[in-house]
Amino acid sequence: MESKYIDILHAHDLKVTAVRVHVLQVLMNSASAMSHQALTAALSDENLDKVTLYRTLSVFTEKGILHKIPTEDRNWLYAMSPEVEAGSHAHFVCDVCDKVFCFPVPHVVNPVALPKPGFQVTSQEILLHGNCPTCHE
Amino acid sequence: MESKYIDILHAHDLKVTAVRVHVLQVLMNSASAMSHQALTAALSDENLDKVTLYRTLSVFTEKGILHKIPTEDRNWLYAMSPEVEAGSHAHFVCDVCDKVFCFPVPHVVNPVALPKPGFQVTSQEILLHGNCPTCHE
DNA sequence: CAAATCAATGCAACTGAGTTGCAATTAATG
DNA sequence: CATTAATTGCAACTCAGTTGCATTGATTTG
Repeated sequence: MESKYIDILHAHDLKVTAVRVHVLQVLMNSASAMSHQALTAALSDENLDKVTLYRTLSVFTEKGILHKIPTEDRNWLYAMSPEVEAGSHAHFVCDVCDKVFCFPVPHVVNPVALPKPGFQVTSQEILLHGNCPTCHE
Repeated sequence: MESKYIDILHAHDLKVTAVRVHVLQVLMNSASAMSHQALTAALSDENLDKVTLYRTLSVFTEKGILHKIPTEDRNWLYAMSPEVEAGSHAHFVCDVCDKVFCFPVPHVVNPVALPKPGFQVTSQEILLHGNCPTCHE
C-alpha cells in the first residue's frame, strides 16, 4: 500500500502514522490554508489530541512540507509548501470569507519596491486582498 | 503647550493623557515597528499597566493612528500609519535583527501578481526580507 | 515473525499573552 | 470649581499553545 502521502512522509524521514497521513490528506485536498482549529474540525471523527496536532504541524513545518501563514487575527494557517521553489509565493486573502489561498508567482516578478538605501532585499512576499471565486458579488 | 502628539490626539477625538502622549512619542521616534513588549520596556520608567497599554494600542489602531503588523512568531508590531494613503504600504523585515520597517511604496507599483481567474484583487501588501542598514555584513 | 528500540501519541498540568469587570482617578467642559 | 464621562489600574480570568511523562505503536534486525 503506497500513497503519495506515505511517499511524502518517507521522503522526510518521518514515521508513517494515521494522524500524519490524515493531516496530509486534508491539507492536500483543501483549496485554502487551514488553521489548527479548522483542522481539528476536519479531523473530528478520530479522537485526535490537540497536542498531537500541534506537534504534527510543527514537525511538518520544520521539514518544509508545510508553511505557516500568520494572519491579521493572530493565529496561524497551514498550507502545503510549493513543491518547486521557483519565484515568489503569494497569498490571497478573501475579505469576505477570510480564507487564504496560495499562489506560485511566476519568477518574472521584478523586485517590487526598493526601499531607502542601506536596505538589502533578499526576498519578497506578496499578500493580495480581494474576493475569492466563491465570494464574488 | 501644544505638541504634534497632542494635535494627533485632538484630531481623533481622544483625551490627552500622559500614557497616550508617551506612546506616540516613542513610536514616532522609532525607526522600526514595536511590539507591546518593546513598548513596555521603552516606557518602563512610568509604572504603566499592561492593560492600559493594550487598550491604548487598540484605540490607536481603531482610529487609524497606528497599524499593526502580524509577525512570523505570532505577535503584533505597531507602527505609525502612513499619513498619506497613497499607493501601497510595504514592510521590510530584517532577517538578522528581526526589526520591521515601514515604507510607503510609490503608487506606481502595478498589480504584482494576478492569480487564477475568479479571484478579484482589491489591494496588495508587500513584505520584503533582507538586511537592514545596521545589520549589513 | 518476535523481540527490541525509539519515536509518536495522549493525558494532565502548566504557562503566559491578552481580556474582562469594576472601582478609583482624571481630563474636558461650562 | 463642580459635573460628567472617559481613562486608568488592579485582580481575576480565559484560552491557545507548551511541557513532562507514561503508554502506545511503527520500524528494524535477527
